[in-house]
Amino acid sequence: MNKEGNDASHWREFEQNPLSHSMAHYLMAIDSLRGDLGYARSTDVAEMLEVSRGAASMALTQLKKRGWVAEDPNRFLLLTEEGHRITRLVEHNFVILSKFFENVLGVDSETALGDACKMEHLMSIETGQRLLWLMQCLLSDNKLAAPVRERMAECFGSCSMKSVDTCPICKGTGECLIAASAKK
Amino acid sequence: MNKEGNDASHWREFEQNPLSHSMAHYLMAIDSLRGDLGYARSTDVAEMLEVSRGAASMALTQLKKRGWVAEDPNRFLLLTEEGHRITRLVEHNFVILSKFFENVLGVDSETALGDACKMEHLMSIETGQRLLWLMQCLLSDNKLAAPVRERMAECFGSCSMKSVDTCPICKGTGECLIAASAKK
DNA sequence: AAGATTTGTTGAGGTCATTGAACAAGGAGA
DNA sequence: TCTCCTTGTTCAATGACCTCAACAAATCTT
Repeated sequence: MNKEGNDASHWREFEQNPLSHSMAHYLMAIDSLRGDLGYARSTDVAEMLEVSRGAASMALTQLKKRGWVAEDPNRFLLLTEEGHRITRLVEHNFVILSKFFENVLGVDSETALGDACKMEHLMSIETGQRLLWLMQCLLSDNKLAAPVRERMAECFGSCSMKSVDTCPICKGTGECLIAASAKK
Repeated sequence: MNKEGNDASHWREFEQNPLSHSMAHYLMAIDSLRGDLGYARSTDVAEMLEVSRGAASMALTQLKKRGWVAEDPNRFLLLTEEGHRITRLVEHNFVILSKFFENVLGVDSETALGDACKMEHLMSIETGQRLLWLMQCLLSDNKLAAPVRERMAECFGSCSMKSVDTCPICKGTGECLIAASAKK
């Protein structure tokens, strides 16, 4: 089936993502600690993320080298301007994704938060922006959202398409994804 | 801001995802090669993914140990039943995500494919299923989709909410995500 | 059959991210 | 001052990836 995802072209971009999942969480931990306690030390970060002090120390060294983390005059951890920009981006992506999953799609809360946490650092700015626009329509205007919600309920496990080849979703895959998903 | 993504609770689930990004692509390469050539050998997989033969050999050994890959009587690579189930799941997630990004959100094609490729192995079955339902409403029924599309265009960079605290999206974050996203 | 190429495995070595243990500095209290 | 605890760093190991190079075995070619 889909060639795009399979041939070599792009799959390695995952490893080269500017920010790894773990680095994203080190950054967010600093942000969160400074908000909650007013300061963040290496040990606090380690404790919050439940990693060893050694791991936190080495990760933070990396983040300082990349210019995303610095120390204030009291040697407390600080996000640089760029560090803060990146952190906010990931945090926003988390909110966007988790609310979309939970409030628009109606996904179970645990699952929604888990999925969002895994994907937050991987979603591009463009996609995040547009997802936000979609959510704004669907969550702020009930005249628009209500029929979508109703219609979604009708789709559960059934597809109205006559043929796989004319379906805008399944065309090219050789099978009806709705039918396949009903079996999972 | 959002505690859910920051405290230790769940962030390590990323590493423990049943399937890594690279393993997902080894599985999909086998599936794709068997579809295209009728068979798949270790070297073909290496070539398709643009990794060394050594890397492919070791990855495939792993996948055989986990029971997702086997060899047919001619020593060609084969997905087991479970391997095939997992592979189809990831392939479907790729189609769902990329079409959603491109056709519903209107994201640039390159970006949509890139984002989908990075997230395909991380989206849960439940979320994928519901996203598919949403797409079905929006792509198959133009009476429903057209006003959403129109309304989305109006949202570009502007939020109609009076206060951040009453916005179903931004509540709890302390800032308007639409406004923040306009600056990115 | 003999030589050349293809295929698959293995080993050494690098990166990233983790652990646990050892250790140096600094601060707090008796 | 002299301990004791906290903090932060570093070191050896592990595990999941990757590369490149060496090699054995199978499969062409001539």
